[in-house]
Amino acid sequence: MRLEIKIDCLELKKTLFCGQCFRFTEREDGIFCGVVGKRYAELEQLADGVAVLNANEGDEVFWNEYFDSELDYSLLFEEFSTDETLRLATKEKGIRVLRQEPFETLISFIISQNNNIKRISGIIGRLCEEFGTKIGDGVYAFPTQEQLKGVTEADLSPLRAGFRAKYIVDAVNKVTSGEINLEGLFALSTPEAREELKKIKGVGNKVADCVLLFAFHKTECIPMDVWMKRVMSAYYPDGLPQNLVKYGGIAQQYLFDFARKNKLLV
DNA sequence: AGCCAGGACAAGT
DNA sequence: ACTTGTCATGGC
Repeated sequence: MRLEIKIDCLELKKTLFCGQCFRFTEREDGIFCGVVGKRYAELEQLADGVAVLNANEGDEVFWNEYFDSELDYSLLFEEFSTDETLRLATKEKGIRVLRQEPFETLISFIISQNNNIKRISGIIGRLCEEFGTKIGDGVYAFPTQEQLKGVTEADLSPLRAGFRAKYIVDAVNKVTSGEINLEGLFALSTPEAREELKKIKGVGNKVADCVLLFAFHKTECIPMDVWMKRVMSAYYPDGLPQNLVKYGGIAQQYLFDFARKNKLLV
């Protein structure tokens, strides 16, 4: 069935391809196709929201949560516009920070390190085909912790993930053994949750902050990747203005996008 | 062809 | 505490 959801400030092309998720493609007819959790979804851009073309009964709650539709972005942009750089960076709106599943987000951003978005998507796609549940014609869900339990580096070789394979193994070991309880991180403070994540080999500040922002919605986390470091040194040598810190992670999405599109150097 | 990619880690100052 | 070389692979 077709399900229409009203959401402000949502442009699928920007939100799905800004580098926070890796499982969507845009079909030739402009429909965005991808996998979220156990669902294969076909999404259509509407003027004031999104239409889920193949929704099931009762999916509205799920999609509203995924798109974090309760967060009012107009208030954020008001705050952002007090800063000249952010005012420019948010001139074109449409990026929303999604609420993604923690395990998938953790593995995805371990794979993301020193990598490019195209290849990240490829590796994740092969991970899903190899270990995930088939949910449609050539469509595979992201593997669950249980499905990856006990994997070795050799098992992961078809992914061609390079040096990241051993990091994936360590992450799977730590979450399936219970050494790290991902769901439990919701109850922790941001610094505590970050330290938990960093116990995993291959998880440093940047990857941890991506997981905290994209899965645990810790909006004050600002992932410091190469692009964001360029933005900071060029525009915020003394750090972000204090009034922008609380939603700094969302501001970061726009600054990241801004920096890449303008090929910001230095 | 060669540089770089949504970095982390270990070894060296 | 900072700096640097290294780590696989492939996109551009």
